[in-house]
Amino acid sequence: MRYPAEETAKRHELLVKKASEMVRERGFEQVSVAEVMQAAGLTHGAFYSHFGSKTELMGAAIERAMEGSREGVAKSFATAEGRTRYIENYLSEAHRERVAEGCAMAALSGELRHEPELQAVFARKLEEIVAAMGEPRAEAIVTVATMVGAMSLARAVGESALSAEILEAVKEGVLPDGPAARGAVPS
Amino acid sequence: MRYPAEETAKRHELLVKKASEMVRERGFEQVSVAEVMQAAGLTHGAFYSHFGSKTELMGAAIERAMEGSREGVAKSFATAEGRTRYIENYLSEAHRERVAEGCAMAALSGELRHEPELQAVFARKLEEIVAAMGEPRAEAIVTVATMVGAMSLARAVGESALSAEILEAVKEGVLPDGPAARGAVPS
DNA sequence: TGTACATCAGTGAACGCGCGTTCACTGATGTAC
DNA sequence: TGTACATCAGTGAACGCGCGTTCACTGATGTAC
Repeated sequence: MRYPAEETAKRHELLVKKASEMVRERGFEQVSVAEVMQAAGLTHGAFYSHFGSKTELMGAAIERAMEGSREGVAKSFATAEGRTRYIENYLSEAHRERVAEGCAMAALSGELRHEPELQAVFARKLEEIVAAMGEPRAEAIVTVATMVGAMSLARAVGESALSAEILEAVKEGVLPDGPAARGAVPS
Repeated sequence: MRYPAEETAKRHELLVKKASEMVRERGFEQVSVAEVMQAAGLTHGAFYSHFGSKTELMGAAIERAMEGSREGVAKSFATAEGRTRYIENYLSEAHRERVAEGCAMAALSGELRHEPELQAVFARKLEEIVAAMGEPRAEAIVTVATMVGAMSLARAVGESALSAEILEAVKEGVLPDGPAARGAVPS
């Protein structure tokens, strides 16, 4: 049967939101169309009334998740204190555990190499995030790479002691009062 | 029929080698047991004469790939020049393209979160690699995280101009003669 | 305002495919005597 | 040294499962008149 346009639009939004959480939590392949539909209270058959393919949904999911990052960065990086607070939160064990609501780059960059159709959205949103971090641009890029790499590794080593050590070391190395900024010379 | 023990051992080694390349190239899920067997000139049915499960093969594949990294790092990081050369090669477009023979951490860390049974091997080998990078340990960890993050992002953005820019920016920022070591202050 | 009808987001069964794993079978190798 | 036999790495068919996608159908909504 036909449904009210407003409710349909709401459900569409819910699908994107659920997908953006589920894809960060479990990855592209491990999220099934049926599960996303179920999370929105629907059956899988209705999926193709909302999206042309699973890939199309994933594109929307990435865009949604990274727009969240862009907003967070834009707000926080306005001041030096905000930047420090943002990085400390980013490199926290809380963020390591909360993958579904966390940074999409840390959650998905490793898989995007295998999803060529999604790389353009990712690149565009990453560009926006880097821009939101301010100048100098090269330094913003290094900071992003370091944070994303640290979180990827901290999550990849499971529950080992190394995980917390990675987060701590990178926090010290990247923050303004860390050894790098104090003039330590790389070996 | 029964086969000479020596040839069987050789084929077992070949399976691990092929798997270590294929898994870096395509990821855990996209490599099938049948394909690995085929790459070694066998049919899929013989797989369970060599490994107890696909996961077991993948564990051996990770260990093999990361042992390669450990050896490379141990050799190169003995001197400051070797370290610089290693990092320059690591952050090159050539390495970005040659995933199968490249760094296993960059290729696989993003997926390991979904493979809890493989995290222990990964953690152990990462520990060895960090140790091979020398002191100070915290700095070695930051360097690994930065390089891995840079390569993950450079590969995730596909063929965009941003890809080369990421590699270049991180090269400048991480190498001894880069701006970071020249005393630039993070914004 | 009322009426006839086209629309389209839903449902649930079905399709086709690839995958990890199992299994009966083969026959040269390696070993016990 | 010969011989009988157990071993086990192979083959190829089969199983069971989950997945993305398709499809016939439903019926309240929204629209044209």
